[in-house]
Amino acid sequence: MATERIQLTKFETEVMSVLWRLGEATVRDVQDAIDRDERPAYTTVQTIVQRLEQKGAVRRTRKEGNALFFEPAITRKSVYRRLVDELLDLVGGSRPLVAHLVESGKLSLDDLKAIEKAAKKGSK
Amino acid sequence: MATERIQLTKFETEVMSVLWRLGEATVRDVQDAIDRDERPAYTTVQTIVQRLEQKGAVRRTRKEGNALFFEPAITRKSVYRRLVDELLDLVGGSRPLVAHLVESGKLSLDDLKAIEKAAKKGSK
DNA sequence: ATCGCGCTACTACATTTGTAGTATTACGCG
DNA sequence: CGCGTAATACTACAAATGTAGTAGCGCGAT
Repeated sequence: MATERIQLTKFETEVMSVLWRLGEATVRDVQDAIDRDERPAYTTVQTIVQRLEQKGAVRRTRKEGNALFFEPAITRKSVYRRLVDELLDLVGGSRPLVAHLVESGKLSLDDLKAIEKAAKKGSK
Repeated sequence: MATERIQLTKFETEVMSVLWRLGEATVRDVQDAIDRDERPAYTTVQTIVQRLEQKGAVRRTRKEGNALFFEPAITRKSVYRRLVDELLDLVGGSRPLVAHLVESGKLSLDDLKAIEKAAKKGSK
């Protein structure tokens, strides 16, 4: 696929998350899946989905009754990559980032060991 | 200090990075330090600094000639924390994040070991 | 065939963000 | 002590973003 040069806003990313999770969903599904104190209006979610469609981030799949179903047209990984790269740029690399995680208690030494083990196995 | 509830945009964050690096700087200094193909206009940088001042993210320190000097009023760490937390929320935790880093080659096993060692020492 | 209800399509609008111009002020030099 | 130059203060504006209303169409029940 072409080099994904799609920029997503925060909210758009949130909607994509729902779609990646559900695989396929209607606007109503997405609205229901959004977990917030103030649930956005149906048409708000609809607008976001439309913008995602225009950006090529989602596509229509089928119609059930008069409701359209959408699915992701870009991978979760490609979006993560972009976000992670941005953060790495800011903090100055992956080592500082992980160090920060450990330091702030977000990642334990056990976690590190587990990841190490999994990585070794995966790469063998 | 109060709970930092300051939201920074991308560009604002970039300017803060410069300030954290330089410690103290004029608008001109910041403009010069920004590394891009299309350098933003002086007044553009000035506007960003002003907005940062209004948000309480930077403060004026002194005046030399007729130029004002600014310094960060919020810590690099508090901003990083916010950004990292957001990313962790999205990817589902620090373990998946680090796993992603390893998987995508952004972080080597040696890096992991080094961080581990440093963490052990630091926490002892 | 008809009618209602839900969904879509279209439109609207305030706020935020990026970007910069213009007007004004104030050092520092001569 | 006045002037020029550079910095500041103020204003402007387009694009992006979050948020939602309204009109109208079409599916499914009767």
